[in-house]
Amino acid sequence: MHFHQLIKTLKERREALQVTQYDLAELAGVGLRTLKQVESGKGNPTVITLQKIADVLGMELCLKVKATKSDI
Amino acid sequence: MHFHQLIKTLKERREALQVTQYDLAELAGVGLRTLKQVESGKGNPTVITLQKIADVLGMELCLKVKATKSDI
DNA sequence: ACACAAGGTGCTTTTTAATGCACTTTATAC
DNA sequence: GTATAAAGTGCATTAAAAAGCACCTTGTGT
Repeated sequence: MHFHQLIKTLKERREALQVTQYDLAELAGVGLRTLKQVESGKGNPTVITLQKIADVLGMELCLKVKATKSDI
Repeated sequence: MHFHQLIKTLKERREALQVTQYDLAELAGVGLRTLKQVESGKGNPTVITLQKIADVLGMELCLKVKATKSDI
């Protein structure tokens, strides 16, 4: 999952849950400016920042072995 | 997947592939000091740093909906 | 005991993420 | 058109990640 896709997933999830950036930032304990920056694709957040956000959205970061061409 | 578990997974994967920290850092294009810090659990890497490392190890970051108690 | 390789750590500098504030943009509703 | 809400952006400050360097620790082999 590329960086841009991760961000898109978070943003779509927030919108699906109908939470505003303001509320999500409050709930996640990150600055509103930071969340805005992340969602607009301008940033390179730390893992902890990303996890705080994902957590509130009921999601989590994971690592998996990449699919190879032979898997397709 | 908690932060500590993410790191552990990366470290185990590196060891399974029998790659040294030095080589991994070179291949991933991150500083050796940074990789050491991450693997020893002292850091809070940026997503891009984590992805560079995971990529070389044939892994990728992903986001998934958290399991709930009712799933267990 | 010694040499070597790999991993971990303290110190430092440079870069950049995190943050707040104020402003703009955009869409929606009156 | 204008108020309101939500999202995006420029600027400045603070905190912390990224990085290199030198050194310590640990394990392995001779």
